[in-house]
Amino acid sequence: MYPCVGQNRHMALRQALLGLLAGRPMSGYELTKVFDRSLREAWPASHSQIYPELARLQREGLIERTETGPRGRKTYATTPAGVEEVRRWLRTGEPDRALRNEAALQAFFLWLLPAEEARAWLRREAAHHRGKLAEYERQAEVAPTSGPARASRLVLEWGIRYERMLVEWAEWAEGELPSLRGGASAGAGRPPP
Amino acid sequence: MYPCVGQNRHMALRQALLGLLAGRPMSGYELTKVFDRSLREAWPASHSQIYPELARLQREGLIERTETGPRGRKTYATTPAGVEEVRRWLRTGEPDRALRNEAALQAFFLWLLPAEEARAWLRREAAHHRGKLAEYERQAEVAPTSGPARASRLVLEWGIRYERMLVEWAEWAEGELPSLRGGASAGAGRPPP
DNA sequence: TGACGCATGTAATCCGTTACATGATTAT
DNA sequence: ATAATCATGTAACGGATTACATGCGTCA
Repeated sequence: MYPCVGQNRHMALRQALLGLLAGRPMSGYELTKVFDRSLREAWPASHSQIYPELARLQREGLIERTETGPRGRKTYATTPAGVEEVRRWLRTGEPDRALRNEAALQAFFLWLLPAEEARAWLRREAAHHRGKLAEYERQAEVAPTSGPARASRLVLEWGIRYERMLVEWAEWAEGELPSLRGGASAGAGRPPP
Repeated sequence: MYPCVGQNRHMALRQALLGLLAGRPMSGYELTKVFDRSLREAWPASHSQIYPELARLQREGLIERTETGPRGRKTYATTPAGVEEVRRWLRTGEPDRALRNEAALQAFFLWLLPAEEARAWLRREAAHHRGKLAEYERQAEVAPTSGPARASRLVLEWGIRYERMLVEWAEWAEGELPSLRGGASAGAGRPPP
């Protein structure tokens, strides 16, 4: 009857918070900073999302308050149920792999620009990802070589390969540009001015 | 005073619709199918989003009705202002590059699983992307080699390189797994059961 | 004493998904 | 007849962003 009763399908924010707190107890403020420093590229989240979610997690018994610091600072830690919930999430079926990629979308419509501007777009793209790549490579140099924190190195490597791939793609695509305005094959549409 | 007056910042859906209609006039129903076939991997959209947006675009004079088909079918085409709007979008600054990647997020917390299960996770990941890769490579074989429709080949190549990258990453990460439970470096946190 | 960083929250809004709802045409 | 497909919409809900709002502690 009810295909999707009560439970939401997404909620990755909860598990991310639980996962971070499984590492060590933290306050909402600290979590916000960790999100912004380490998880921003994989799952951005701001304090206005984090604070209410922490309250919910506490109400559901997945985390608990440990101590109260100076200016109303509240430190949280995972309960055993909380850690179990992250594990359940990691074990259960496929993660949501839907992407929303504005740059790829723009590439799809590059044929609407005159060749000169399409080339400029690809060069901007390559430059951006070259910058990112350099940044990640610098981070990789100082990353720990073992222990749990090493998991973040796995994700960093993901980022490095991703950026490198995009630099190479943009360079390849620039070479392909001439074929875009070649013969009048399917799709048609007026050529750019 | 008002940092973000009235206007929305995102709205990539509008430009995607305009871009597709710049190729050839289509109905909402056709657009829905094209989205699902060609753009799903870059920018998913369902008919319940598309129909209202088409109405808005028409009200704003960026598209216009051309003909009315059999069962109330409404065909739209871009106006010159509409095409100009896509070009503006392509030319103006950086696309929004924020990603939301649940798989990468999970990788970040792999250390919470016993080694056996972490390995299983990486193998599932590799298998999934191997499947995608094969699918895209099949599509690439029949893709047109020139003309505007070739732009979709650029994006397909993006997909191919992306999936290949992820297969290789997962295989590499499997080799790195032992170092995850190595020394007790920063981050700490109890080891998995 | 005033600026900055720490620290926590709420409200308004927007985007996207899921579900609800309806009707016309074509093929079997 | 009736099922499938074509075809267009609206409503409810949830997640995420932006902006609003407040107060404590420390250091120059």
